Amino acid sequence: MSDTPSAATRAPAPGRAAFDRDEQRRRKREAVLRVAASAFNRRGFANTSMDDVASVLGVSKPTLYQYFKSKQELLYACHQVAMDNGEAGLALAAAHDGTGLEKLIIYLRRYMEGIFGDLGNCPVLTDVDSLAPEDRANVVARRKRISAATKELIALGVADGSIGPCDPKLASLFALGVVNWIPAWYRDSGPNTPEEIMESFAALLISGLAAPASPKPTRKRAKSQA
Amino acid sequence: MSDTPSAATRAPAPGRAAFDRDEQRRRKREAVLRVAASAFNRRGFANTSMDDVASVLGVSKPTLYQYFKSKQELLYACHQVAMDNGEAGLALAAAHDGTGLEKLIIYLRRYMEGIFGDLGNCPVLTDVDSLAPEDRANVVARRKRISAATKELIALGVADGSIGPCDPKLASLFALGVVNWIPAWYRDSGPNTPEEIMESFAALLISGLAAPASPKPTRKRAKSQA
DNA sequence: AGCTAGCCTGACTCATCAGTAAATATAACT
DNA sequence: AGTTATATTTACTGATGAGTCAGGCTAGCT
Repeated sequence: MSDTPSAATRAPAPGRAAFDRDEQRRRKREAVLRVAASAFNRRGFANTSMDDVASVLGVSKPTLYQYFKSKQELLYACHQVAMDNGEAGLALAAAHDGTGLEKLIIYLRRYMEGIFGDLGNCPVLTDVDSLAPEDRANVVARRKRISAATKELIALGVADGSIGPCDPKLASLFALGVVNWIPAWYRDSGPNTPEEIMESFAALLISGLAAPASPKPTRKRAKSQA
Repeated sequence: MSDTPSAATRAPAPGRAAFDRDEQRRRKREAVLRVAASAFNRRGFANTSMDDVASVLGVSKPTLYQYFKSKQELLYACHQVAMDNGEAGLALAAAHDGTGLEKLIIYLRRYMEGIFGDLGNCPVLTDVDSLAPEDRANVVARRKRISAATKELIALGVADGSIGPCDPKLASLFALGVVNWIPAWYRDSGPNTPEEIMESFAALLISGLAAPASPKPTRKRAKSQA
């Protein structure tokens, strides 16, 4: 990694150099997180050793500890990214002026985008038990809030008539299940793009599987629209 | 060795004793599996030691090895139970004479029942990587078949008009996601019964979240499509 | 009683990692 | 050049946990 910084590190202020260093450090930290998250996702947290992560990055294990103080902190960072995505979606939904159903879909789309992103796809999500106790409490509380907000969004939709009568709690678990399970099967190399998946899932969430109208429509017209 | 040919033809006593022993053994094996599955589900496979399982049962670790040759075999058994449930559901669906949508719901209900049962709720499902290589191949292949059958069921429904136009592959992942995520949040002590959950989820799968007809619910009559 | 066979246990072995210490390389600035 | 701060490595430690072994207990048979 002979990163030639000759471009910007000429005569200028020592401040610049310090900035570059910080920037480098930030990038490296993110690289570690990205690789670790990916490995955790594929093989599971417990099945991934720090040596594994290090070897993918082409460095030695102690280097990782330069950027994360422990393996658990790495896991915690994964959780934070996922929760950030959830909260970002909620913020987007709150900002949108529309029905509860619209808000819900906006939220879930944003959340899914996060999941499809390199960093966000954490089946590690399930692995709350591997966190340090204090981190776990933190994560559980934050996820509870996100989950409650999802429920509220649905309750709102039921109230404004955009969502049919249902138990908002169960409906939120339904919706989040669909989304949270994505990392369990999605592969970059798969046949469907994230956009296709988000589109299909949003449609299925909204309208379900049942055919729109007639019970036995023999005439099958090619509907080229979703 | 010592295959007593007199077992069944002689006095009743020896046969009975042997039977009782086998029966005992079977029950104990099942108890081990149940406890292990429960522990794996709550704390994760890797976070559960054989000593943990043993102590819950009030026996010592080597005893477990009397019934399962390794921890991985225990995990494999969990997977098998889950897959048995899936296949049982598929068989039920195949036996039912109705639309593709009906078959799909019958299948998923049965599958969910398995998940709610003591033994079947395996978030361990995700942990394919902790299996022995040969077991893993087996599990992956079998799950692929189940997954393909689910897709076929949906394709059938699309063909017979009971299911709206959609990509059967994505729709199956959608449906299985909802179901497979259940173990991640369901607790016996929770407010909802398995029946309520199955009912709600089946309804949501079929009709989605959107309110049935008009934005202002007047009367749900024939829906005209634009 | 005495023998046999299966079941169970305490006390090990051995491998795998998370995390650390000390030494070495690299860059940044004077 | 020398000096300092940072980055990275090799080589360890210590803990945890899967799986084993040799002996002991108990139930059933003769």
